[in-house]
Amino acid sequence: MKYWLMKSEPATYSIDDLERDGVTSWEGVRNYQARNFMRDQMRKSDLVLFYHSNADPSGVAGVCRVVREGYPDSTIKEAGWVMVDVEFVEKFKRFVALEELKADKKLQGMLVTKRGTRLSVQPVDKMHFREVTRLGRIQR
DNA sequence: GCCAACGTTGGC
DNA sequence: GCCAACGTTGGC
Repeated sequence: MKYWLMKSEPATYSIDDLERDGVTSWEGVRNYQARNFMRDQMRKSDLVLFYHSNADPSGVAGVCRVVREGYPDSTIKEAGWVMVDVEFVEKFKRFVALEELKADKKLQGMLVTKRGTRLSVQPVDKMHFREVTRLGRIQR
């Protein structure tokens, strides 16, 4: 069982949209490294941190789960791109901002906290995943 | 909206 | 295969 982080701009598709839809296809990935993760390593029932990028503020908004493994992205004519399906799991009680991720010593080395990491699909250590969900579940 | 960081393209 | 130019991502 692996853990992931996937980025979406909330203006385009947010955790609230996923909560409403229940399941969605994660289309539009056009980066080879991200595509390879989805195609080769992402498996059914893997858990994913839903990250809001280009947001105010950016950060992790909740969790979703892979329910369908990589298959051809039908939203583009060009062959070779894949998408996965994910289902809504939870919206955090407390949004975990990027600033908070960076400040947490337990999350040192987490890819999303590194400057210049643009990967929109990235692996997450189990311990990092646990720490982020712990933060997200703290009651306000 | 700015711009740094990064990925991709294409001329040579 | 190098690398400059260009396009995109994403924090701020």
